[in-house]
Amino acid sequence: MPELPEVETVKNSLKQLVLNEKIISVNVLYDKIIAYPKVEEFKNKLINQTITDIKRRGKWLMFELNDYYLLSHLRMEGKYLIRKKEDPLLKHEHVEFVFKDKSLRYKDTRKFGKMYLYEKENIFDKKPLNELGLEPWDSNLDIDYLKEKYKNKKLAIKTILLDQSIIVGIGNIYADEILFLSKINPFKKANELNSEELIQIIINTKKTLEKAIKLGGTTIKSYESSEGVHGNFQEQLLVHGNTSTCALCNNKVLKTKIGGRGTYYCETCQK
DNA sequence: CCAGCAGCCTGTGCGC
DNA sequence: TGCGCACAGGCTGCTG
Repeated sequence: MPELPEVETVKNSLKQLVLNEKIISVNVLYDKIIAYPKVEEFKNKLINQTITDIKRRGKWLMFELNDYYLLSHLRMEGKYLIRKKEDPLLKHEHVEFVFKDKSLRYKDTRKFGKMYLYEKENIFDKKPLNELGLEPWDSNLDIDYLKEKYKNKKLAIKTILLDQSIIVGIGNIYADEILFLSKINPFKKANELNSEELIQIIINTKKTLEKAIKLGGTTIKSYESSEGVHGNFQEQLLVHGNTSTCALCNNKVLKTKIGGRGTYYCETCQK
């Protein structure tokens, strides 16, 4: 569950579940999830830390602790679950945070997720957060900002929308939706977009992500809906995953590949 | 510096 | 039923 609306939804539900819980012990079963520091140090530092808040920056979850921030990226399939502390770790549960009377499990089938643990000061100046672009609702996100950022980008706008150093939080599904609503062909080079098209991107990015957050995000793989967070935005998707016809012109929605990612668009409506 | 692509992992669904 | 392949909501690191 990886794009911004899903992470926002996870953040809000985790807040209800683990705020003010103190970590008693930590188990790591797959070391590569822990990007920094080394696993032993990661575990030791977390002991006796209380979760005082949970925030989000782009697709990163930020667990605020007494002395640290635990940063967690879900990548393709990461999710958090609450279980009884005495329950054995199930398949694909790679990291466990044990509290007084429950445990928080990080489950990630493909093991792509990453965690960082840093001292709280200057957290935004370090490793994963320091190169992130603007949040979709940042008042600095305007035409001039995009013009400057897109100036030398000759890649397809579809690819550029996924670039987290420009606007954070857009992933493969929402990129397709944003371009459809903006009536922009996903193959169009970013540096060739005109002002009107840039306005449309800004408006529709906000609109799409806001609506998705309201609906609890998008849940695509039905087999995963039994546990974790289940959103309803998938019912609102206009092009992504659409194997039939365009809602506007009734021509067939095309599926192609851009920058290695599956891309859906309407040739007629998106110029 | 850039664009393109393999790699990281596991599971599912499809065609044969 | 079994096998091989393409594909999956993300991102990094290597290549030319």
